[in-house]
Amino acid sequence: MNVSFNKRDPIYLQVMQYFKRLIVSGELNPGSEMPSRRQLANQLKINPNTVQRAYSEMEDQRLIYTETNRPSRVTEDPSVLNQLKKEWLHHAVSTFVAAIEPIDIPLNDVVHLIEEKMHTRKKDKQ
Amino acid sequence: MNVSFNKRDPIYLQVMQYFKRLIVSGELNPGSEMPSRRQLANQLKINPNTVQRAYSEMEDQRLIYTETNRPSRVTEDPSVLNQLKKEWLHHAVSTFVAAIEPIDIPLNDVVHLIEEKMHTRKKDKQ
DNA sequence: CAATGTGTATTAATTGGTTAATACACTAAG
DNA sequence: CTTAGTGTATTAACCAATTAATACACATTG
Repeated sequence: MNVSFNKRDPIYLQVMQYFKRLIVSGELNPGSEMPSRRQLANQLKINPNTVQRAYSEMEDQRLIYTETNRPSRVTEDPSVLNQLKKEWLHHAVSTFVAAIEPIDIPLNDVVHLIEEKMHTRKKDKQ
Repeated sequence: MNVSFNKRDPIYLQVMQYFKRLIVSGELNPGSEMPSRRQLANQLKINPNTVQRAYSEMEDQRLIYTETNRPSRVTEDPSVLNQLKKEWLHHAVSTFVAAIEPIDIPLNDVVHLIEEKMHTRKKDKQ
């Protein structure tokens, strides 16, 4: 569990983002158990209700589901998972294009910067 | 003046972002006058102190400067302008790479999505 | 059947951003 | 020289979103 919160965004959104990332990356498999609300709250030193808020919204979005008195689980519905990936990617692309639009730079140079950054991140991970 | 605020981020940050974009794009030239605090506040229907907060931070970052009892002006310092563009670009690239990293997709496909999005945005502008 | 661990619900408190009210110093214009 | 328009500074109040405190319902287990 490797989360660092920024102070700007609401914690419950950052928690959601954290799990969404694990799901789109496949690090968290469909059907696998989520940490219990209280357990996660303890680990992250945050309030259980904040976790509940995050989980509750993820449940609204069908990313997780809950059976009575059991820890929530990651959805096994392929359409939900595909939709998540699709939206994740589109959001990233839209944001990026909107950001570089005002800058006068050839696309090739941009691609080069992306490749560069990908490589340095790969290295940093090792 | 074409600003639409979201409710999530602080207004003063959105005002800063708005002007930064105008500066990196060259729509706002070095040395040109900024709207006066009170005038901008009136236009945007926000409090003059909120504008002051935005301007004050931009001044800290040397993006604008102010002479006594004159409206602030956009910096004419090339190093500040270059630095702004550089940081703007790097931030965009870093954010983007971090976002797509967890998704299993070839770089070529990503580039294609970017091109696509750029074209649709170009069309939408017309 | 008591204890513990789930999820859930309700209400209260906190907090940061924003707004607001004033005031001051200075300059240019009428 | 008065007026209006700059930027700047200080203090208090407001408000909505977020976080926190607490309690409830249920199920499993020893």
